[in-house]
Amino acid sequence: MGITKTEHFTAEQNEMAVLLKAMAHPARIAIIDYLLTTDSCICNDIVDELPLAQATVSQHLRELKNAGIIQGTIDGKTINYCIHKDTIKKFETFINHIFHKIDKLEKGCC
Amino acid sequence: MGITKTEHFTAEQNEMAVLLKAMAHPARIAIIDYLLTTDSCICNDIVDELPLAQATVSQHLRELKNAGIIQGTIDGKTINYCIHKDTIKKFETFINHIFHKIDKLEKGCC
DNA sequence: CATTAATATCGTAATATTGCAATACAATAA
DNA sequence: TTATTGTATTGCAATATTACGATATTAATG
Repeated sequence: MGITKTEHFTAEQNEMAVLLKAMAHPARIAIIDYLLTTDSCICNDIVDELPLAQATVSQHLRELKNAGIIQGTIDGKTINYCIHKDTIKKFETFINHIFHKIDKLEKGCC
Repeated sequence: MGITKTEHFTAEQNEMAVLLKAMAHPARIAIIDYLLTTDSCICNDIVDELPLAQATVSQHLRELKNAGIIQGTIDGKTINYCIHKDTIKKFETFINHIFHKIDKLEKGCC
């Protein structure tokens, strides 16, 4: 099929899946890396940094924006993109949650 | 195309993309959740917990295993699956890295 | 107004993912 | 041996993703 049965999972599970999926591409990780190392929030200078066509980069930016991972502010004919901190915080919470549980188990088969 | 141009990205970016992708599905998050709440590492009891057919669950387990997120130990005719802690630790490092950089920026457009 | 620059969108081709039924396989039980 | 149970694999249909050229669009600039 190719269609995920989201109805059967919890809202949290689905929400995290969306966030993870949005980051699950090397180009999108590279974009995040770039936004984090560049002082100013950058627009399509990113196109020059990535080995991808402008249309493709624009698509990746849209996906990151849709997931709430980045934000864009229009500034004349450029757009300033930057990390949306709150969303990244959700990752932190998720990972911390997992780690907290791992520390409470620690017997396992492995 | 549908084919990611991995050659052009760093090993780190590709590695994280693979890990994120492996978790980027509500069923796989549910599996992880389940493995973390069940004391013993569980086999296909997971099939009863998820709204998916056995074949589909097996597929998801394989993807998690391929990415190194879970491990399986054969025990008679059952298989004991459990979280592979080291891999989860990579997530922690990744997220921490991002957060560290975010704290050093904090001017942005947003 | 015409041009240019930055970005988005559309259409399309190639490929990947999701899900399942059917089937295979391996280990134990009868 | 035969049956049963737990799990993996195969094959296929439906859908999603990735990438890009071509083409908008929008705002500044001449």
